[in-house]
Amino acid sequence: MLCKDTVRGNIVEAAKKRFVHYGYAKTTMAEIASDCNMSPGNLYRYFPGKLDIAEAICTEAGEYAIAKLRDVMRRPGRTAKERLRDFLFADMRLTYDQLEFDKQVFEMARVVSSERPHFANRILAVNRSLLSEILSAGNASGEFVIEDVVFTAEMIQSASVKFRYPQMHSKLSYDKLERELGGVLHLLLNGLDDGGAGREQPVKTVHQSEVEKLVRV
Amino acid sequence: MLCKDTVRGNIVEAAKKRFVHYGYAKTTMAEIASDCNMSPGNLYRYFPGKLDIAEAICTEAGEYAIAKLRDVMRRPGRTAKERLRDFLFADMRLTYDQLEFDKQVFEMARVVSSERPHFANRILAVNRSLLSEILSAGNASGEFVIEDVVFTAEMIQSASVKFRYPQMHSKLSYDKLERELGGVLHLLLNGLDDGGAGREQPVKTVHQSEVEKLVRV
DNA sequence: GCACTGAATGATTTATTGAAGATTCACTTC
DNA sequence: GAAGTGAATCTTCAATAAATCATTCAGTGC
Repeated sequence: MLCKDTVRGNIVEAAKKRFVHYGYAKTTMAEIASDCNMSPGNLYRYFPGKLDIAEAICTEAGEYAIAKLRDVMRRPGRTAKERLRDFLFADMRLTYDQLEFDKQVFEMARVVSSERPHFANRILAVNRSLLSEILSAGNASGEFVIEDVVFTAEMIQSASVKFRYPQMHSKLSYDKLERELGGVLHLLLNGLDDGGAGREQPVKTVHQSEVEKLVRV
Repeated sequence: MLCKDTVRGNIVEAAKKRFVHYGYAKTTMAEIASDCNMSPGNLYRYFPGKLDIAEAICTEAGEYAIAKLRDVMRRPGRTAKERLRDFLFADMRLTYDQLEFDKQVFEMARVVSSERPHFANRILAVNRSLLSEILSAGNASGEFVIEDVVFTAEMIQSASVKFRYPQMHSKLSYDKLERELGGVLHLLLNGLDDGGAGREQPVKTVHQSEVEKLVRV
C-alpha cells in the first residue's frame, strides 16, 4: 500500500515535469491528476491546492540549493574570505542558471514568492544563517573581527541583492554580473581605504560547472 | 507672442498636474490639450508624443534631485566619508519620498524608464559622476586610497541598489531601510575586518526635512 | 507660411461573455 | 472507513466586440 507521502511525492514529480515543460499557468490540475492516474478531486486529499504543489517543488529546489551552498562553503583548506567569496558566487550562479534561462521555472518561482511571501523569506533566512556561519568561522580564525555576526550577514545580503534577484539581471550578462559581484565583494572585505574596488581577484572562485542546475527533470 | 519653449513649459505643467493626480494612463492627450486651451493635434507640434511629455517631467524632476544632491554633497566642513553618507542617505530619501507614497508618480517613472531605458541610465550615470567626485575628493584629502574612482563608484551603486529601487522597498519601513543603508555603508567604508557592521552611526546624517519632495505640484 | 483645429485613422484599452479550470462534495468501491 | 470518483459550482481566463485614445493630416484663419 502506498503511504500518503509516497503519493505526495508522485504528485510533486508529475507536477514538476508539467510546470517546467509547459509552465505553471498552462498546467491544469486535471493533467497532473491524469499523469498520476487519479481524478482531479483526489489531488486535494494530498495538497490544499495547486499553489501548494508549486510551493513543495520550490521548497525541494531551495533545499537542494542550500545543500549545494553548504558543500561549497565547507570545502577544506580555504580562508573565511575565500569561503565568503565562493558562497556569494555560487549563490549568484545558482540564481542565474536557474532563473535566467528557464522562463517556466522563473514563472513558478515568481508566482510562489508573490503569493506566499513567507516562502521567500524562509529561503533568505536560511541563506543568512549560512552566511553567519562563515562569518563566525572567520571570527574564530582571527580573519574577521565582527561583533554582530547576524546583523553583518544581513548587511551582506542587502549589498548583494542585485546578484540574487533575476529581475535585476535584465540586460546584464553573466560576465558583467561576475565583475560587479567581484568589485562589491572587494569593497565589503576591504573597505574604501584599501585601494578601492580593485579589479584583480586573487582568490580563485569555485568554478561554475561545479554548481549544477537547481531543478533537474 | 509666446515662444516655443514657453508653450512647452505650459504643456509640461498641465500634464504634470494631470499625471500626478490621475496617473499617466488615465490622462488623455485631449485633457492636457484642453487644459492648455488648445486642440490635441497641436500638442504634437511641441512634443513627439505623450511619452515625451512624461519624459520631460521626469527629466525636470531628475535635475531637481541632482541639484539637491549637489547641495548635500557640498556642505562645508565635512569629511569625504560624511559626504558619502549624506549623499547615499539623501538619495535614498529622495527615492523613498517620491516613489513610495505616490502611486501615480511611481507609475509615470516606471513607464518612462521601461519605455526609455536610456533615460534611467542617464540619471544613474550622473549620479555616479557625483559619487566619483566625492571619492576623488576623499583621495585628495588622504581619507581614501582608491585607484579606479569611477569603477568604485559603480560598485557603490551596485551595493546600494536596494535603496534606490522602490520595487525593492516593498514592505520595508523607512526606519528599516535607514538601518540597512547604515549597516551597508559601514561595511563599505570599513570592510569586514573592522568590527563588522556596527550599529552606531557616529556621523550625523543630513536631516530628512532638508531634502524636500522631488516634484511639487 | 505660421499657428492652430478637429475630424479621420489605427492602435490600444476596456467590457462582455462563453469556455476552461480550480475546488468542492455527495457518492462509490474495496 | 480509507481511498477515490466525477459531476456541480464558482472562479478565472481568453476571445472578441465596443469604446477610447494617441497620433496624423487635410484644412482654416491670419
